[in-house]
Amino acid sequence: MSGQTRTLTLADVAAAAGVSLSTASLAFSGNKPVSEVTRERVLAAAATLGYSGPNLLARNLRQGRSGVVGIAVGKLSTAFQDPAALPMMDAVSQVLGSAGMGLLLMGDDDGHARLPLDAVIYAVCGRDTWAAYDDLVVRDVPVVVVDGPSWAGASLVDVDHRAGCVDLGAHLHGLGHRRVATVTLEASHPQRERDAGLREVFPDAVTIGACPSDLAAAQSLAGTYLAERPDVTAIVCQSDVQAAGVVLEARRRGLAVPGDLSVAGFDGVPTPWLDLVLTTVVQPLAEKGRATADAVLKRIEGEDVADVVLPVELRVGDSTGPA
Amino acid sequence: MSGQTRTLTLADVAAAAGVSLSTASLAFSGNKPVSEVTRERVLAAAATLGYSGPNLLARNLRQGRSGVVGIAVGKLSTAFQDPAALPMMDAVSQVLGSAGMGLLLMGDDDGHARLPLDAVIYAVCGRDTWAAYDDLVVRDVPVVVVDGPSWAGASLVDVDHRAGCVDLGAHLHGLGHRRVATVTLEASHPQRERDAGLREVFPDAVTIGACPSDLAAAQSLAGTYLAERPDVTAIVCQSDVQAAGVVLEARRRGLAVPGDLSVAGFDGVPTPWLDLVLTTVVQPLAEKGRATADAVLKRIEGEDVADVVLPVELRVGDSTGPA
DNA sequence: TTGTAAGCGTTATCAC
DNA sequence: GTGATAACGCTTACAA
Repeated sequence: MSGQTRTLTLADVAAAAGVSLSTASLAFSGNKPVSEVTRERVLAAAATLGYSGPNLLARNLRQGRSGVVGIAVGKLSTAFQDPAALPMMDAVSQVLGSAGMGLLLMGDDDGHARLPLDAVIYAVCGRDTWAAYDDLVVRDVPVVVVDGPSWAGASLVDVDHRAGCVDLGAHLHGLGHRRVATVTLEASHPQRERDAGLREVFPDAVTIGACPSDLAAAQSLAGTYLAERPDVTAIVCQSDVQAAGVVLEARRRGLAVPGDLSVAGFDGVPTPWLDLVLTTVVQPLAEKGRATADAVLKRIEGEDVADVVLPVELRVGDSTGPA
Repeated sequence: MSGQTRTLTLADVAAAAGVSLSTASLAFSGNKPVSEVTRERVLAAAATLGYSGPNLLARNLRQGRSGVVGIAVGKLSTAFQDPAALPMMDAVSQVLGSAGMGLLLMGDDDGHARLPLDAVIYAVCGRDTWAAYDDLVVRDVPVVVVDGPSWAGASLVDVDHRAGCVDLGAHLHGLGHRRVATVTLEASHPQRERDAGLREVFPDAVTIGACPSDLAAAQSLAGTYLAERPDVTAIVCQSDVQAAGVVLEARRRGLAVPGDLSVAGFDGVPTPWLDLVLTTVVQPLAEKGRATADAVLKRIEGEDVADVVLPVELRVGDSTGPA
């Protein structure tokens, strides 16, 4: 054919339809009433020319938003391995999606920060990931932090880790347990809060060690500990996956759960490795995600958002019993 | 103070620094040489005014790109539960990130399509998710499909599912297995290819059923089947997670693996549920991700990209033995 | 090395 | 309900 086809613009469509640029714009956006007949004329013209709708980059500039929300998750393969992360992210994505916005994954590596984000969520990510935070503040990008800690200028969505662990501790104490050990997550806000909660009931709880929410890691940690035949009657873990690992390891060593050893977790996620119901603290994961997305949307609109701390619920299962 | 602070623009900075707009732009982008002294002057002026760098939305419009690549993954919580998905996504994100681009999650729900994406990756997602495809073609958005099937106008990154399963089948045949059954994934390109590969060696393989790559699902499927005390000597699964489920279920029913029953998988991912090394077909997951990202970047540059089919490798573990 | 000027393709404000 | 016009804030030929 003949030469380069210049990109089609709304002006071309307007011309072809014999209407003004602004009318054509309205025909597409519907932001103001347009007579049915002219609107059809515009759409017809667009179809004829092969115009695929208003340029989104131009619209973004004009409206001052990108429609994209970043979510800092540290290393992807780590973050998503945590079964507690998924239902939350799912809810976030869903709520954002129905507002026409998208969720962009920010690794801990690099330059995602050079993208025009309307807001950023900090979730399931370690301390190091916070480096870019100051930059965001400078650029006035709203920030929502999930699972704390509270951060100047950022909105917070959290669950009541501490109360949950207090309840769990009380449950064990009620069953007669007195010598308790704990497996913790790596240093973080949830880790500190959960530990503090447990220690309100068992100040002298023995810390077995810290590890990620990973089955194998928890198993090996528990293995070394149980090998010494300690006299604890219960082990409290800071995640269900850890708890599953401890249960498996205890059984491997001939300990009955909960007969010889009670084991408890945190999160309330499925544990397909086990044939029993774990005693745990159930987080409202989907609600956490929705609350996060709501906070993001409000902050983008410039509204103030109060911090949110969602309640958790103790679920008594089959993994804990009398001391 | 006095009234509304109009947003700071590069023009303000240029004025304050006593240079032209274009010089100020270059001082920030470095796209052309600027004398050290003027560049410092510009940056100083920016710092004084509290200017946080060029508006990214404006830059996007000007350059005709958003810096964002969408990845269609169906339902998040399903997609990321598959351990094979993570290392791949990780690699994609990393490569894109180092090119200054970000990865946006597209759920199967909705309107993420109204975001200005520079390209879209279709991965780990079922058939239904392809609905938006035509729209992308119309808008000339490059598309890269991972794990097939090949699609008109889209680039393809795949692994040689079929050859891998032929090798696996040969391995079992060599061990003397003749009566073989298989657990498949739900209908998809990988599912069909893997099945076809197996049937090149065992045309009469019994299909136990299809299920997601989920431990519990595979366990229950295997349970029903094994209850009938079939005379098969080996079960080939289309994923390692399924294979793990089958192993656990077989043992639960008193069958020794590989003594009474050989079990094989596909993927080459960790199976923390098992204390044996699974015989499986190992995919180069990270490389798959890198190839995908490379294809995306090239397509965005307008280059043509040849389809890629990566080789896989049979790993003989402890889950298969003589018939 | 620096300055001038022309867009990038919309949407929003205002008058008609 | 429709039309003119002014931003939105930047990058990049091209000229000096």
